[in-house]
Amino acid sequence: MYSYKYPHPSVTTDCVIFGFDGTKLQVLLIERGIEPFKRKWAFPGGFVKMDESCEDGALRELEEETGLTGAYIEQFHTFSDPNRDPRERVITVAYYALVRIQDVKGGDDAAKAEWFALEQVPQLAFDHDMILREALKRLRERIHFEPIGFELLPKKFTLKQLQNLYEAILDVRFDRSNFAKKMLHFNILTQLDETVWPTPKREAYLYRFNEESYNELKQKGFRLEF
Amino acid sequence: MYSYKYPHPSVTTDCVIFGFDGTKLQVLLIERGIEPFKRKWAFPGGFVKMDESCEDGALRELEEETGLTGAYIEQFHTFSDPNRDPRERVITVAYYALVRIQDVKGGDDAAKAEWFALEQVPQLAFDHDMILREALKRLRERIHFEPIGFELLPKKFTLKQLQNLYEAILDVRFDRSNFAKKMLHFNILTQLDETVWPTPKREAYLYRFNEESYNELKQKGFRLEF
DNA sequence: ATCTTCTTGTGTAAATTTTACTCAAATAAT
DNA sequence: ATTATTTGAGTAAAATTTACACAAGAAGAT
Repeated sequence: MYSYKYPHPSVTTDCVIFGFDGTKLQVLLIERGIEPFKRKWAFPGGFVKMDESCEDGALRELEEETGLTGAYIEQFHTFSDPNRDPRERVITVAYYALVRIQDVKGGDDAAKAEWFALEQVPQLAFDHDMILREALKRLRERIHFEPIGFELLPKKFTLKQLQNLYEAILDVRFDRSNFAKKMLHFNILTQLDETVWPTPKREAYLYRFNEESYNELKQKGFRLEF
Repeated sequence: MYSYKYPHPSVTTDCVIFGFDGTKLQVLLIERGIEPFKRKWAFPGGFVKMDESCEDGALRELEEETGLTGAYIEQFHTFSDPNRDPRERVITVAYYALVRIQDVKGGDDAAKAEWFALEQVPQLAFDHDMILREALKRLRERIHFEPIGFELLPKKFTLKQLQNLYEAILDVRFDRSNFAKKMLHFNILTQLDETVWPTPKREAYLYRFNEESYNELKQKGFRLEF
């Protein structure tokens, strides 16, 4: 038993896990096994331990759920409506993670986990609908300033894949030629000698993201935008 | 006494209050009267009550400290290092506020409060140095997308004042002519028939921020950037 | 009153970037 | 071989950004 002179809220983390299947942006949801919101879908999350930061807590939950360690995560908002959890006062620090779907093995948890395309996401438990909206908003903002999209793609990718990713996240269309020109102009992509296989028609070059060039560029301040 | 099966952290809010004196960006600091960090400067803040959201808590603290109600605040990060407070586990949800210095009357609190220009800010209590860095980072990002700078200026202002504000926040220089052109091009400023008085030389038109036009513009998506 | 100096409003030409295309090469399917 | 589709490369026009120039309004000096 732990006693305090004043009441304390519980603090949890929730993690919106984004993945990209080549066409659409996906999120990983867990089906709740207990009340409240039993059988509703929700984001993985859990209590923050007393000796870990929220970020460590979110990474721990992410590993438990996907088996991934050291994934890219970003804190985007803390949700604190006094009634957001019907049982007790729970403040949740929300993160989003960008992972490669193909790297995700099922987690330790017995809980049922499933990928949903954004448009397929059902009504969620608690205030998780709002959490998703905010996560998306932040992801869309961030992708203008930092090349975080690469966390969602395979290590080697074609310009078309990259364009598909941007179009899916931002929900816009780009001219193929102009997109390539702009992307290559930042000099953070390295063209490889390989081409993709199997190929639909003409084979396309593969590229990889060049972190060194990016760090140089970052010093000078830039905008990765469209 | 409040007892829990598991230990709970304390949750507080801290508020970085930004003001603009016409030349430099300022922050409002409080001198701590008690240990730890007695006599060190820190941001105003306090415990979140069980029946209020963090945002309400931050607004309450802000009013207690400055007398301002309904000021512009934005949550920017939650700091949760297990050792950030030497006494006990405290997680703090950090906000920044944009206020008009001239509107700030001393708060109810007996605590000593003082404005500091950014370069004059002394070493702060707890992890508040980091909190300030992050607040600035977020403010600089945000000002590219939303015209939040107007919260720092008087209701009526000249283009020069606006330019000074942008230059102070972003720490850059703009060409006077190009700045005016770009700003006016957004159509979110309304030129008034008045001019500023007293004036150093030729008198400049006063403008006010036009929220209606802004909301229209916002629908279409835009970028307020340089 | 006149001259000088400083600030503001307005304009403009050159440089750069964005946009909307075209065209040929590579490859799979027929 | 022919056709359809995708990729790589390029280009002219439009739009925007950048770096200035110039005149008008007002204060201070003479």
